Amino acid sequence: MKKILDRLSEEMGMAFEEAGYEAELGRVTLSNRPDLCEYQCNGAMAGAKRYKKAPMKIAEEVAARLGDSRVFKEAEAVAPGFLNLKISESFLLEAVSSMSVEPKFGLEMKEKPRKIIIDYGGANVAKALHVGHLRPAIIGESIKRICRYAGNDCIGDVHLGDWGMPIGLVITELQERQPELVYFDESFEGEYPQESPVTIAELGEIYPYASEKSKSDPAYKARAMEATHKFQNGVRGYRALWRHIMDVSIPDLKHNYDSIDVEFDLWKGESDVHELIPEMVEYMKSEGYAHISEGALVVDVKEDTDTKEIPPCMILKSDGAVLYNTTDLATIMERMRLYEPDEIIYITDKRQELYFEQVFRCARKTKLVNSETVLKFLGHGTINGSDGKPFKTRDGGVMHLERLVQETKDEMYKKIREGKSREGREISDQEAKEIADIVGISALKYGDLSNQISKDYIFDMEKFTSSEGDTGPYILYTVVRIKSILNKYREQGGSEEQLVLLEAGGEGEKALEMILVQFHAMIQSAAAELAPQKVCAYVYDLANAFNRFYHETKILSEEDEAKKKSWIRLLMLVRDVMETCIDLLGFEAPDKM
RNA sequence: GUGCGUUUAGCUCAGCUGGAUAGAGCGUUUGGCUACGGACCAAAAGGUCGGGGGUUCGAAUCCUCUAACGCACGCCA
Repeated sequence: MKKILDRLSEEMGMAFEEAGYEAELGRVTLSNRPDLCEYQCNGAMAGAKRYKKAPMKIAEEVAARLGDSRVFKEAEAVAPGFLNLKISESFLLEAVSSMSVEPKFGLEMKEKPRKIIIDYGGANVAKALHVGHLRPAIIGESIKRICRYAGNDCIGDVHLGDWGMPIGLVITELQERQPELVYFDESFEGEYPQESPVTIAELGEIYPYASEKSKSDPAYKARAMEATHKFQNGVRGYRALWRHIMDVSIPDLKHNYDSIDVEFDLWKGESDVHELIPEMVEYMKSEGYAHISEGALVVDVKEDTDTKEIPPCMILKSDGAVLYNTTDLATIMERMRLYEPDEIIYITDKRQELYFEQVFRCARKTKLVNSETVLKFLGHGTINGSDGKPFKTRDGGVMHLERLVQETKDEMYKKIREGKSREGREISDQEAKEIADIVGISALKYGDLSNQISKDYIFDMEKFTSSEGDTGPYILYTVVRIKSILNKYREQGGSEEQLVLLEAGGEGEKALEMILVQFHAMIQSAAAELAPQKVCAYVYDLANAFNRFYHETKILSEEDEAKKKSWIRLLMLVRDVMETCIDLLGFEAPDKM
């Protein structure tokens, strides 16, 4: 099914053509004066200059040709040349009806899906997930779902930081504490124990400690770097420890991501490409892309059109060690070989923008990617506390993801318990907890995604968990309310057969349908612009329109059976569209709350 | 210093490729509960869109200058 605006524009374009003007002038948009009309077309004003004619005149000529339109109920030319339009109820009914029967509500699929890899994890092995990991996870998950829904072939990759200094630090501290461990005995040739010498809880304590210590103790830092080198170069005991740390850490990361309904298709990491690095470095040298500068191996990436200085992309440090650039480039190489993606999207903190610009240019210059391959950087803002500064715990420490999620769920639980429990819908404590978990996720995710990705935002627990206003819980409340009505309808013996939609009667009903038919345009623009925020805005509008309709319409007590059935069908459609939207945002609705 | 970003109602934010009277939510004020779920709905008040200049029939939106704040600028990621 074509987008509603396209169909309206088509009709309008024909009218323009018949009147002797270009069809392209007939672009119809949503009205920005809902008090006057539903849709509008400004083509008469745009065409005035070209045709050397008064805009009002053109508008009148076009309006005259829409008199018997099946699509528009009314078309009025208004000074200085606006075309004010009202859609016909029968045409709207047609659009809504087809939405209710077609898969994906009739969303048009592209002929050829694009293969898109979305890199949105950024988690480090051996380090606990913290608030900094929340945004890429939430945003990436939503973008993956949106692009997939729009008909693309999307692959989400966590891209673990599992090959760097944090591991070296942990190993060093471990040696400090337990030097007798067999892993540090270089003459040992037997089998290493199956059991990890550290638990996840110990890791959570060791890494911050070691990290802090390395900042003030240069000798300690040097040892950590050496340990990093050793496990990277395959020294047996060190590599075995690396394996243990991975085995302990990854299930914990999975558990954490799982708790916020974020799932990756690939659990790849830097370590997966370390064997490709020598080959890649050799290639860059032999093809003449890379040269030595200040002791380091670099590839120049500045271009003549640059208005600022772009530093070269460093491939190897002056001590010969690899760095993040190296593994990122090798990862691009591997992805091209294994998946041949049309596009790779990186979702990270916006402060890394220049860095990725260098990497992308380097990948392009050295032909690691085809010229058509799109490399896109999507930088997100930071989550700030109510003081406008980066979010911290009350005592100023790093806020762990697990804790933030739990606090949100706890707050939600508190709100559920405080809510007046009405007769007939008391809920058990167990149930309240489960509901709080689901609604808590919606509060967290909606609070994040309703902001523009690139902007910083203030984390406001009170606001996010509120069920009033533009929040996740409000959206869910509306879905639950619809479900509840539909349940009651069934309980009253209402049949789900032969539910036929009728033309909208009241204003509220028409307004609701007008929002429904915007679904397709919304999805396409959200996918094209990678903007989950548009899904939030849409589902919020839809919820508002539904609640308005709900208040002015008694559905179940309606005597006219045909009307009642039509409304039930409409409710089912609203529920389905809303549930699709929240799924695209990465959360779900409970059955009651 | 160079580059990027932000600046819209008391607060937190929308505003699509320039269009009519700049929109929400919270907060404030007011009205609606014999409830298909009131965790709701309806209404009011509240803005020289950071400032100047320009382009245009028409600018929050495009161009330019400028201010404040934030961020980034080769061996961290």
